[in-house]
Amino acid sequence: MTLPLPDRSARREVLLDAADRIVQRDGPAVSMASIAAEAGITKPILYRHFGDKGGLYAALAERHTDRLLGTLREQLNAPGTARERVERTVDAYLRVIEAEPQVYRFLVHSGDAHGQVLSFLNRLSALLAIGVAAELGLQRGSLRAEVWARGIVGMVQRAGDWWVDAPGPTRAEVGRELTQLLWGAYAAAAGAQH
Amino acid sequence: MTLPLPDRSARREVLLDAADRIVQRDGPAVSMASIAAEAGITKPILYRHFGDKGGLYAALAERHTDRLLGTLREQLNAPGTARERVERTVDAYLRVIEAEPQVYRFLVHSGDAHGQVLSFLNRLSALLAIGVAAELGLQRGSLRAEVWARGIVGMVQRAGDWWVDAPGPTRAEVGRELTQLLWGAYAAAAGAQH
DNA sequence: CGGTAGGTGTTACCGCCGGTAACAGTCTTG
DNA sequence: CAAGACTGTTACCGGCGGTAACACCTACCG
Repeated sequence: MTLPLPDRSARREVLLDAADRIVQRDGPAVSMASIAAEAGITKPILYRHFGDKGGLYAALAERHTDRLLGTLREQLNAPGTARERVERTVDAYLRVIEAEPQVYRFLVHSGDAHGQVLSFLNRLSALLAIGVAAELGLQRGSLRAEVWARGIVGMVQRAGDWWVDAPGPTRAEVGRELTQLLWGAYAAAAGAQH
Repeated sequence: MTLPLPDRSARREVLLDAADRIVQRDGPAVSMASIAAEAGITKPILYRHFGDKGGLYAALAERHTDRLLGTLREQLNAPGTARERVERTVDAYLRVIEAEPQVYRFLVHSGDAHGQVLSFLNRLSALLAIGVAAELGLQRGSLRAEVWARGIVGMVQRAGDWWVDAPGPTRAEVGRELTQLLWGAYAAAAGAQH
């Protein structure tokens, strides 16, 4: 029972690359057949690798969300004042939107990747909840930290969703407004802390 | 050219009722045929009324979002201090989630209704942008008002999405945390305004 | 060397869904 | 009583996700 695992996972990456390309070209709604064609193979191979369409979309989404999560974790744990970290984290998020709007739209608007995106948002929120709790001196798992983390994530996400289709403002402008909004809340909480 | 508009729109409501029933029974992913069956008719009639599946889902989502938007607008324009209005608006939103979680999940998780939900979020954000601009003395359409409105909406929405599937906290608890987060940001902005 | 077993690839198909054309009954109107 | 408009049906199309069945290559083993 020799499992050719190594080159199987390499192949997976190649297939995901192709899927990525076609998503960037044709938008969020892509058929399995077109992905297969782009990869130069046929459908059953895709299904052997990913099980079903949900599996492929999950793998595709996971790849992007993992990278994004890594970037954001870096910024959250970077040295500097709290305000600088907030600023840089927000900017990093907006940067990704700006660099790959099609990918971002795919993640947000594709019904099939929705589950994976929710998982990403939850992981990010969990990260943030720890940071918030630490910064405000709350115990881990406290309701305030949980709700605030979700709220902050949703705030930046929704603003980003809007910005990706709003032609006017620059990244720096949007980032500044978001940071100020966020920081205001943060400062108020820290001040009212006791 | 007699247009039988009155009973046509009445019919529409009946059909939407049926669609609503079947969505609540079978979850967010429903076929046109099953909706037609539930309504006791056949597919072409549905299509004559709603054009395509997107049209039906839009009408269905619009019905709920319009009601919700009306409720929130009421609370936003209610008498009282700004803080009270924030508190009551947040609570009204959470109340709807609590009362009809299945409808809420349909709106959030159904890929087909996504467009309508985005439209709702945008209309709500527009409302809020006006309020924010007025409260902070910004001119209408200013970037800050736009971004903040989106951010605030996203914040409450995401926290609500989390809460609808989190068994623990009560509505009052979540509402209190959200209000405090929101109000902190608000107060900081108003203070730093001048 | 030949046969046989397993992994890789393909073609060709199924069932379901969204959407529509074409036809049949009914009710009004001249 | 015809003519037309409206409401309803059946029966179909194209495309999609998903799969069964078959063809190929390669390697191991008598």
